[in-house]
Amino acid sequence: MQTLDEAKRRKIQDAAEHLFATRPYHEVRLEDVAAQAGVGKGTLYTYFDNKQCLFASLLNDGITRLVETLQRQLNQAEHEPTRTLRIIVTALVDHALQHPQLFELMRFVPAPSRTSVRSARLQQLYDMLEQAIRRGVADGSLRDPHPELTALFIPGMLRSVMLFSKTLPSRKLLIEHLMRLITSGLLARETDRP
Amino acid sequence: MQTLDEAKRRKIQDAAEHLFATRPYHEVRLEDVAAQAGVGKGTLYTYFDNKQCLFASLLNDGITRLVETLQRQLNQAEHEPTRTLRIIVTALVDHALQHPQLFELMRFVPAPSRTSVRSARLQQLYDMLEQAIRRGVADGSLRDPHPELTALFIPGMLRSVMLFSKTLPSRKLLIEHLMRLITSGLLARETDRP
Amino acid sequence: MQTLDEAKRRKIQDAAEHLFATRPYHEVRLEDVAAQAGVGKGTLYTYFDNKQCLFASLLNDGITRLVETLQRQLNQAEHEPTRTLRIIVTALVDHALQHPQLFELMRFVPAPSRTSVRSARLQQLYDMLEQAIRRGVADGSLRDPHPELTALFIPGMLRSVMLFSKTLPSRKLLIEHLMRLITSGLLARETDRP
Amino acid sequence: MQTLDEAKRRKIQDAAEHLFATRPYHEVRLEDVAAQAGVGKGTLYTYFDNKQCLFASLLNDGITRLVETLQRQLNQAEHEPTRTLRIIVTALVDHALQHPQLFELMRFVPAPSRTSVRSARLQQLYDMLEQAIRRGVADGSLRDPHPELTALFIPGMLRSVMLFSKTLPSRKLLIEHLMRLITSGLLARETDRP
DNA sequence: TATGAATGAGGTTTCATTCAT
DNA sequence: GATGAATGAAACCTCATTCAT
Repeated sequence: MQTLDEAKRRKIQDAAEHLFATRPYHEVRLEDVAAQAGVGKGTLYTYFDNKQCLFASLLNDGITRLVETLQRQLNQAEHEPTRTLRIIVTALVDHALQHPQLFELMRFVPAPSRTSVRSARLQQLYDMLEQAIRRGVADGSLRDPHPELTALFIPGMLRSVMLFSKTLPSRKLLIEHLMRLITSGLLARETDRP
Repeated sequence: MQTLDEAKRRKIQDAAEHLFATRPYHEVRLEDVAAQAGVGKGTLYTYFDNKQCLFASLLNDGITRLVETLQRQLNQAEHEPTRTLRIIVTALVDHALQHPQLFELMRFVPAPSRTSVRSARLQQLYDMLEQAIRRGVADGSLRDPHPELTALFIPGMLRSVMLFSKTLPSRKLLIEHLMRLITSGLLARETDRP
Repeated sequence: MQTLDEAKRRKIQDAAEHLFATRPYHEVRLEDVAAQAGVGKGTLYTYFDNKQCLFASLLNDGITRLVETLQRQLNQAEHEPTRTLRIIVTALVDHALQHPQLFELMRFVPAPSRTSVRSARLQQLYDMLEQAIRRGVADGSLRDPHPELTALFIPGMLRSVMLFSKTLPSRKLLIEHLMRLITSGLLARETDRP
Repeated sequence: MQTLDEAKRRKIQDAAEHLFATRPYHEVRLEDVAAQAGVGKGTLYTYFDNKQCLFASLLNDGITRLVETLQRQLNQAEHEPTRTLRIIVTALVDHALQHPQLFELMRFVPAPSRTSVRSARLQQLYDMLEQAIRRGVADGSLRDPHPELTALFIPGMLRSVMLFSKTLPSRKLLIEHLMRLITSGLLARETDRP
């Protein structure tokens, strides 16, 4: 067979994801990954060129799935910009909660691959956010002189919570609070007052 | 020389900060730090217990300086909550720009010390933010059902920019955009329209 | 190669025995052991947990072989106590001469493992000596109020010679002189005199 | 003053003796010796050329004191050979019991100095034993075809007990048992029997 | 003379990667 | 394709010794 055993590839990735999320990149030994995956050490090299590539595959595959899911959702119909933002934020939160290790993983992306990883998939995510905001600015529903900065802000806020919050907030609360800050900020409005 | 030389300690820290910011933790060799600092390899161990502690000292000292500066500023006078937030954000941005490596450094904080570092000093920073927001909520100028989450968001946004922005925005723009999102969000208000 | 190679293990031990006998524990570099054994430095760690364990294995294996040989010999037939002592002394001398490094090695046994090494195997040797003497005392052929002390004395005498004698005596002379002192002491007897 | 502070020299030696007896040569750090002696690290080098010499001084001084004491005792009067042996054995046992670390120390004599240490003082001790035996052989009171071997045996027996005996025997018992083996061996004699 | 900060050679050990089976 | 024994570069850290004060 040309394509190696896809199930074994996943088994290796799962083992690696678990381990890389548990301890920093350099403290994860390929020997442990192999053991946890139930394969020989050498087998890893049949499926991945080296440690770095195995690691990168985890991030890439995760982000790829997220981005593809999002693209499917957003392409189904044209949404209002705010609605689009909510869809993206919801997907981000869901993805983060399903892969709580993800941000932990990204902490340890070794420098060289970081750039390449980002350019590949992450950029698409930032672009989606930026485009949604730009559409809102265009139709007058949003105001934002620097949508490219705001696009960076949003995953950053989520990341802070995933990494540094002592007790993870619920999915709903997380989404609502992100959307609240993104849309309305903190200032009390006149209309809020009696 | 009879007493530990504080200037030499700084020289070592400066060399380490430079190196740790350039490449990930495990790719920085203490030998290089020593060489760059112009001291012997063993001298590092006179000033820092081990590699991890040297690294931690960079983060701790940096955050400590930031927090202390902030406390001095804020204790001078009582400010409106929004003004307090701006002072903190300004200090954060200034600190980030003066130590562009700082967030890069934190990326590689090995797990064990991360917690301790945070609890020690970082927590004070989060607390300052949270208290400012709570004061605003109390006096009616701000609305925020979860100030502790918002306090996490703010440094997260800054971090995203410092790490992932291709071209660093100017100090002023960064501060203004952060404050804009924090206070007003993105929604265009009625009063904004003609 | 799929299974640990027992021959290679021996090759490593032989190299180590040679080196450890040549210079004290801390002056033997594992790098040299590997070179002399014709294996890579890391290979040592496939066969032995660390330097200490490699070293301990030399002593343990040596003493184990000696004790097992002795047990085989003594179990073949019931001997008179004096004959048993001679068999043990002969085996000790032969072993010492075949492994002239052995006592040299024991000089440097790091403290912690010394105890354990002794309790494990060495104790069996002391016990054999002590039991032989006790049997002689019981059957009236020997007199000894403290066989446990005498059992300690015998290897001690051999050791002195192996370590401190400028010119090693012959096997036969060594055995005879040990047995002479053990059985008869130095006093001239009446019957010796004309 | 030409001669450095002799009391300080002793303080250093006492500290070193304690430490060297506790753990093997290479695990004793000069820093610890200095600390225990209550002096600076550099001071050690005022009194001893280097670690090796400090260590050697402990053995040399100890053996020198023993040998000098013995020479004084033996020169007072002419003794029968057996009496001379008893005097030496007694002195050896006393010295061993007063410096229980001594044999422990010798275990770790680094190879190079061992020879030199021995030639210097230890040889005198062996010579005393050997001469006493030779005198006994000459006057017909002792029989020993190899007094030089027997001279090696005697300290070896004592050493075994000091190092390997689980419970140290009393001074008297140790002396008596050594003398018993040396003089009479283990064989029951006809005259022993009723 | 006394000190202890500074030094750096050298030791042990780890682990990504290779390759014979 | 799968395995795991073998490899060796490279890292951290120790500690005897020096020397400026």
